[in-house]
Amino acid sequence: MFNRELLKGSTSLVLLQLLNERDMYGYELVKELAKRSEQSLQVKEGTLYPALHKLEKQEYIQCYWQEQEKGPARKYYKITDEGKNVLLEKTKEWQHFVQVMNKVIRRTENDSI
Amino acid sequence: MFNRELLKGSTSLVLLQLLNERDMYGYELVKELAKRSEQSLQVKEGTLYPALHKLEKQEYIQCYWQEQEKGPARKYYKITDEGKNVLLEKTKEWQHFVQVMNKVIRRTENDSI
DNA sequence: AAATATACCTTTTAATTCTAGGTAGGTGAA
DNA sequence: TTCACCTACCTAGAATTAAAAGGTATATTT
Repeated sequence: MFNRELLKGSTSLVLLQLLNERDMYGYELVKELAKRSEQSLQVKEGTLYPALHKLEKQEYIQCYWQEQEKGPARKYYKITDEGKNVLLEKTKEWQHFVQVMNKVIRRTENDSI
Repeated sequence: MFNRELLKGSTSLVLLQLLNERDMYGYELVKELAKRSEQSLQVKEGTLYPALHKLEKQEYIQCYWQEQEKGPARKYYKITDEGKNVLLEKTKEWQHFVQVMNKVIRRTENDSI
């Protein structure tokens, strides 16, 4: 539980989704998620960087360095075509999962499906 | 991620919800979830029994044995008042989590919240 | 008599996340 | 100018969790 793949996929689902909007660097992803999610999705750096490296190894994302006029250089990540396909699949899985959870959770009268 | 508490809580959320409907025994919970969830929430026995024991230790559920005319005796579980409170909290957390996920996932145009 | 189904359980393995660090460059205030 | 802080990257280890894989026992069915 829950569908092991789905669980495993949840961090990567979020990361792929964000990178599908635009290229971002690690530190930015952390801040962006914290901002957007009101703590519910907050990914810590110790979670994020290994997760990014795994996605990179799977070739769902690619990275490139970008020097900054101010501050340290940034390692930007970009979603690949394969990454986009995976994102689609994972999004469907997520939606199905939510449907099922809601069936189980919101039940009050009827007892079998 | 996800909100560590939420992740941890997801199995117990489902179990508490089922036991809030009626008293059930372990084997029944496994079968019931498999039936209801179309495989998405299928909890395996190796997951279920430890989870039940933990909930019992936390005093969110209580158990009692019931001899059967046919077949092995069953250990029924019943949700406690404390368990019902926890269930309410966890349900709210889950709903909040889904909202936030949907904000992140369903985004296509607007880019900041 | 053997296979199957019910019903309970635990140990080990695998995966994931967090904690708690570490490095380094740049900025701003005292 | 020195010290604190922020940006930005990273990893090792601990903790948690679920699943896999096994085990026990009773009852039914073939």
